[in-house]
Amino acid sequence: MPAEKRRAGRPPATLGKRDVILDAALRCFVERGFHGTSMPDIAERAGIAAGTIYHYFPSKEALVNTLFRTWKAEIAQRVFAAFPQHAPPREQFAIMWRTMADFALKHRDAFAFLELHHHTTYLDGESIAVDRNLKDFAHGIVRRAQADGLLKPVDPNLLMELVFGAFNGMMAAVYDARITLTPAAIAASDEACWDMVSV
Amino acid sequence: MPAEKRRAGRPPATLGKRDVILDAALRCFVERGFHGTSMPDIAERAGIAAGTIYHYFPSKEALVNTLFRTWKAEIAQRVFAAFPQHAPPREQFAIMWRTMADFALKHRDAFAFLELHHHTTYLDGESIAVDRNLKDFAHGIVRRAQADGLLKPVDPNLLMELVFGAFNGMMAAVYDARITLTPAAIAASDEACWDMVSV
Amino acid sequence: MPAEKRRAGRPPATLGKRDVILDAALRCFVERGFHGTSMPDIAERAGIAAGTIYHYFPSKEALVNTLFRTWKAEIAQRVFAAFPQHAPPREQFAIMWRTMADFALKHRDAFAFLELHHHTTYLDGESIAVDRNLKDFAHGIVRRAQADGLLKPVDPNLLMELVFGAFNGMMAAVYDARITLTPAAIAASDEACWDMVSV
Amino acid sequence: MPAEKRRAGRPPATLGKRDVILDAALRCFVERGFHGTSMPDIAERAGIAAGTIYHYFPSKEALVNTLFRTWKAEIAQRVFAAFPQHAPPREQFAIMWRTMADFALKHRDAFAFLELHHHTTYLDGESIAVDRNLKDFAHGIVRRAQADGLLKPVDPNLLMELVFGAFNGMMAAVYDARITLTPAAIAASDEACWDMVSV
DNA sequence: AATGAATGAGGCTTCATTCAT
DNA sequence: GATGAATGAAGCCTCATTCAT
Repeated sequence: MPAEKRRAGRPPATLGKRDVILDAALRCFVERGFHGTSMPDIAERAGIAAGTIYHYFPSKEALVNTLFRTWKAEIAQRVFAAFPQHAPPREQFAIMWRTMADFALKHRDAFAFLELHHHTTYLDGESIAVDRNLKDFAHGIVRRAQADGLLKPVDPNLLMELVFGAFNGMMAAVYDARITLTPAAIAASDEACWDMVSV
Repeated sequence: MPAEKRRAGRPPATLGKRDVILDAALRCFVERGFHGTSMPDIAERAGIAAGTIYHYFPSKEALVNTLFRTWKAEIAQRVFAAFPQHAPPREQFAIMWRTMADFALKHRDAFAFLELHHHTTYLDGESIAVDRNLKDFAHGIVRRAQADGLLKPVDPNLLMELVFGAFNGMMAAVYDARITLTPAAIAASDEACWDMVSV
Repeated sequence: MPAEKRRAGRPPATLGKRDVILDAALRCFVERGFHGTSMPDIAERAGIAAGTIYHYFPSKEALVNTLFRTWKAEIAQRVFAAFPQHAPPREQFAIMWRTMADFALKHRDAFAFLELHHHTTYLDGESIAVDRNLKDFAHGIVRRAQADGLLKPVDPNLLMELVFGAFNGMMAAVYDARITLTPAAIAASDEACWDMVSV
Repeated sequence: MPAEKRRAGRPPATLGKRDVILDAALRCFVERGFHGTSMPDIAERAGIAAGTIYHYFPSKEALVNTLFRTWKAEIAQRVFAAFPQHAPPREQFAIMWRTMADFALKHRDAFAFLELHHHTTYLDGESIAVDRNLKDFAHGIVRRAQADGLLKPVDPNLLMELVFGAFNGMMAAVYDARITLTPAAIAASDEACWDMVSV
């Protein structure tokens, strides 16, 4: 859940019920996917009755979409907030990489849900629009760095997809315990990905 | 479907019914996922009755697992077959990259199914074992190239996950029409990923 | 709602909440029937919370039964009050016909609810008893008029059912806008129905 | 069920399953209304599993609409078939009255379902169109008889609604056992209703 | 008195699977 | 082998009703 929704220092038991539902749903969706998760599954994990979910969300689809949008906005905001507008591109890249890694380690379920699942069947138009935010932002940065001759002169979209793909692949391996994301590993992956895109 | 599954003597124009089912299932699973696909969905796409599927596969789970193993084996075999055992690492990498891209372009559904979906809920032990094949193979290559001082001296798994992640991200973008995989783009992505892992 | 149900001392401009509920329920039941109407439906139409209904009625069934009895009593009382005990039968009939038409035009929902719906599933014994009132009254009149040789000498129940059926059919058509009930039409239908039962 | 759907002399046990469902649904709807009847209710009465209904009807609504249209068409056809095109109006009326009474006695549930319930919430456009048939037919007859000076010179719709209303009221009383429809009663009601509309 | 969150049973419908033909 | 009718469990969602505030 985005931090501002919880009061700092509160035990999770006193989360608003809406957030409890979102949390439970997130964990279920990550484990079994949208279609593999039933509303009773979510209710059980949230410790409430199945009918209660419908006081907060009109449907299962509305629930996933809320989840998707909330967390997409959250991660985008973190990257935007941390981004050093006037630093050199190499540093910008490093900050972005670390910010994303921080997020993906702190909110494993959220990141796995957002990036490691196919959502096409049930996401609505607005959710898809929200998804563009981060990529449009990255796209602009790539173009400018290319203009400065720092990045490889190829389709900026290709560079972006390679970088985000590498990041996602790395995180998937972390979640499956095939690798461990030590600070050294973060530094190494940052370095490797910069080498991938820079000239 | 890999050709060797057809019974000899059958006219090749008519795929065996078993393969028709596997094809139909593959397309359904890619579009809507395992849990989002019903047996009647598959039957309809295959142009047969729902009950007929059970003459070839004992259950829906057996069907996905067969699909997964068949295609995993297929892609692994292609990479193994194309791999130039005695060429220099840079060329080995390039060949592997192109072989995978060829496959992923030719068998979009199969690749999307294998790499872009979460299978954890329904894959059985044997399928998971098959999945290791390609990665173990790559792991060995990475270790040897590192010993030669050609690759970055970091966790070989990390390098592998970054490379495969980048590849998957690229292909996902291709399937979503965010980029086009021209020969030039293949060459550029090959180059970029080699830069990512090499010293 | 019949006026006598309001508590004295309440400003007449604001219907008592009990009556607001009865009104809202009446309209819902007419539109969608008892089983097709939910308590939240009623609450929404009444502009109150769903729980509030239970301060005035112990259950949905109690609510319909109250509605039924209240309005059945109301219409019966109007007919009784208007009935000219010592006028000739033809005039008695005309008065009754007009009184019923007045009521059915003024309280469309109430009349439609009472006569145009099947209540058998949820009406309790007392409500069914109330229903007999008007029919018993009419039955007595028919018998006396038959004894005077004014009405056809057939089963008095048959005559009654024909007359009330014709009236209900006419009103159903009015509510569906298939006919308009002008004073002339009321006179014509009165005349026709008298011709139906008289010798 | 319309007669032509059953083979003569066959025990009802061999009715097609589709007809078994329609029969069961008819009885349920008559007793408890559309919204008061659940699909499991219908299935139980039909002696089948709930899911089986969906092999024959795509939804509960489709089921009622089929029921409505089938029976409306059936009764209309009977009246049309029996109607003596060239007989004098008085005889035409008598035939129609008897034909309807025959039908309503033989197919109590069907008649009660068609005429004694409010269907507005769930009937689709086509069903409503089918409903017009009989009434349009009657309307034409009324107009012609009025032109001949045989019927009261008032709104033909009013006359029709009175007659059909009287008929429905009579049948409702029959079904509730408040009256018995002997041949004498049929004759008497025919006579009474003719007196209602004729000059 | 009034609210509306909460419940859990039940309604409509879908689905994996079986089996008689 | 092939079919598709049949099943009944399970899924999404609604609803009458209760109860803490």
